[in-house]
Amino acid sequence: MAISQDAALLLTLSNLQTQLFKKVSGPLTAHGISFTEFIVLLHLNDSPARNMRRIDLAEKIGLTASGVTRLLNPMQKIGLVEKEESVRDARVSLIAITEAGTQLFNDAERTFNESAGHLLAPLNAKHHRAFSEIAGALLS
Amino acid sequence: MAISQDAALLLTLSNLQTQLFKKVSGPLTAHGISFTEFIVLLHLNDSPARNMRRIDLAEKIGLTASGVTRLLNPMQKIGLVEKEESVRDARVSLIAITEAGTQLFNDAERTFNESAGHLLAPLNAKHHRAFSEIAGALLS
DNA sequence: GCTGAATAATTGATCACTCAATTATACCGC
DNA sequence: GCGGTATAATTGAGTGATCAATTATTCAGC
Repeated sequence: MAISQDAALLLTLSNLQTQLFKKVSGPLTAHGISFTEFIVLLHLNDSPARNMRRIDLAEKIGLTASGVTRLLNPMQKIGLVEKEESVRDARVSLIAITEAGTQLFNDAERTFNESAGHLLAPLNAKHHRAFSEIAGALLS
Repeated sequence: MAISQDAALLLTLSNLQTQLFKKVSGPLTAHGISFTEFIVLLHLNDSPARNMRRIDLAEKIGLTASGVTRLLNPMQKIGLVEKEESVRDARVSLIAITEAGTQLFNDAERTFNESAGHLLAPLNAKHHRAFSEIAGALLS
């Protein structure tokens, strides 16, 4: 018996993500944030209200609610995000991106786009289409 | 400014890996091992000598040497792997898969192949080819 | 064959995250 | 409007990894 073709694909995927993740995290630390923190800012920045419920953030970035609490604490301390109360639901504490957070995100985004472009230079348009088709099929 | 197409691909990849990793880890815990431990057994089992240097293992699975030491400790205790000394180089401590480790791996491999097959059922042969082309281009 | 640089492994301290339990609030059926 | 259940967030304890420092050994140049 041996590893199946499907299994091999999963292993390759895991490898791929590990390698690329490391290469993309490095440049971000120049801005003082981790990849995960970058993703948080990205989602908050994309949100129409520029704020989100912690639990929705958790869902989006693939962490637990607990993980989100712990991730946001230092980000609040350095002023990238701030707590807001929900008028509708007192259980909820919204988290909003600040002006400082927005500026840092814009800088970091530039860096991220650059390193992504560099890392993915070997791929052509066909690869891009194929990948998004694969991701679409699997993430549904 | 916004996220580039390349950047978006990286974010999708990260998402994909997070989701799939979780789904594939669950079934493995029935065998009492984590995904990472499974990978260790896989590499040891594939090795011609059925043993490896810790540092090579680290390289293969994308951990630091330190991480490997800490990962292998419990695996040694429950007898899945065992330490061997290198005749040639007294600095290295080889790690070998045991009979018990081999048996557990064979069982776990079956489980892993099954869940991989299930998870990747939406993909066709063309997707498989495209993915391995992409991975090949990026991991070189 | 000695000295200094490189390599292999481990250890202490720390970080990022999880899970289980807890607290607070909201919602639903009666 | 009350009681029970579901949901949002936080906290304590534990896990899996990192980094920097340390120890032991090997190798390369002289």
